[in-house]
Amino acid sequence: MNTRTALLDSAERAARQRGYDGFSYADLASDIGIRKASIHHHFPKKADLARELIDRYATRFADQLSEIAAAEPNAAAKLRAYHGLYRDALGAGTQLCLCVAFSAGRDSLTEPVLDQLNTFHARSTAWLSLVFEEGAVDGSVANLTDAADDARATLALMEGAQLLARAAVDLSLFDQATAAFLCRLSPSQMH
Amino acid sequence: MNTRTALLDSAERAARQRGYDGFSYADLASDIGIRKASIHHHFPKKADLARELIDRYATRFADQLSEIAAAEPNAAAKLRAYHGLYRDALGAGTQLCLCVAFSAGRDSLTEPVLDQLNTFHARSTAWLSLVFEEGAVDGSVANLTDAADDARATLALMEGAQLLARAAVDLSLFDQATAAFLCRLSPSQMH
DNA sequence: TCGCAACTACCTACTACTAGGTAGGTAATT
DNA sequence: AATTACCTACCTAGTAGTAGGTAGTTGCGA
Repeated sequence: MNTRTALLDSAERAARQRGYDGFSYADLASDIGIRKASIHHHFPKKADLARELIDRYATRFADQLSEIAAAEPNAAAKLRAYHGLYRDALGAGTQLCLCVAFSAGRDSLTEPVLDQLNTFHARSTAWLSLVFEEGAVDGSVANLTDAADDARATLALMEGAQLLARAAVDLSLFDQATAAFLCRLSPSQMH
Repeated sequence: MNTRTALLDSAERAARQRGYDGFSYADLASDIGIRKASIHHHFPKKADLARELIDRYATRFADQLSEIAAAEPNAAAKLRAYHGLYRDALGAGTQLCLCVAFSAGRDSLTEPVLDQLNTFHARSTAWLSLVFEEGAVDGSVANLTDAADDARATLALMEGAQLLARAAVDLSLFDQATAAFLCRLSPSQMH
């Protein structure tokens, strides 16, 4: 792993724990073991770092959604896996999804970062809409309304549940907040 | 209105827009028109300010919940009013509920502030549980599961919907994210 | 294969500014 | 007289960023 990737990893951890305004180049320098000024070689401005952080996070998340779409047999299984992505992203309640962490401090972000943040949300919503449409056909999801509304509600629920768990550093709050959602999903089929 | 209250108002606006790490005593001094050092007379440390902010916010919110409980005839009406509190708190998508704004930067908060933040969430959840129990009796809310689960899911949905709307500064995202939730509520009775 | 120019990835040193906070002072108020 | 609510002046620490330097690496022509 090279220094540039190590810096991105360190920055992601810091941002997901404390938000964009809650970490500094000094934090990353200390974590990685290089001088603060050296970071500017890789990322001339902090906004450049933020842009690359969210670009790679969105790409990785899109890949994960594609894997779920390919691997899971029905809408319920896809939604359960989607839920799992958000639950795993929490760690033990010690960090948030990068986009949740960035959203609260959005006034500190540059236009390209905000564009990518909103694109992330739009793409998540679009993916979820397709899944809920599939659920309307395969019957594996209960209490469906409009697919786009269900999609946005699900995204909001995941982000909100993360915030509750993060506030108390208690993963079980995420589980409780999303228990009713999981109840809507048909159990996985035995094979 | 005295200076102390003006400072709390200014700090609340700033914190709800940019989070705890995103504003400073200098911002408040500039807004109110006193010197930065003068703020320390009212709030010796920034953490003291945060504590008073969240205390008064929680008190005000609890009062609002009591008013809703007293004024609304059934669970659906109470939930619609609750939804309205979160929607109104957004402004035009320019700010968040204080507890949402504080949650993302929770590592910067002191223990008393965190305790109050988590108490806020617990009290909201308890109030919502009672409302969902009422809904199970009066039949005004559809698709009920466990009252405590429904309560936490609702709180998460409101906080998450706020984040989505805040990220894009677009109130309609809040409305879309909560549309399915509102569909579960019986229409208000005509009198 | 070698020498060398260009480049990379760091370094030290520094700038300008911001942040939270303290100390001592003063005019107005109680 | 004591207290309050501000003030100026200043402190330490932190922040993002720049400039110039250097050792190591790379690529290429001879």
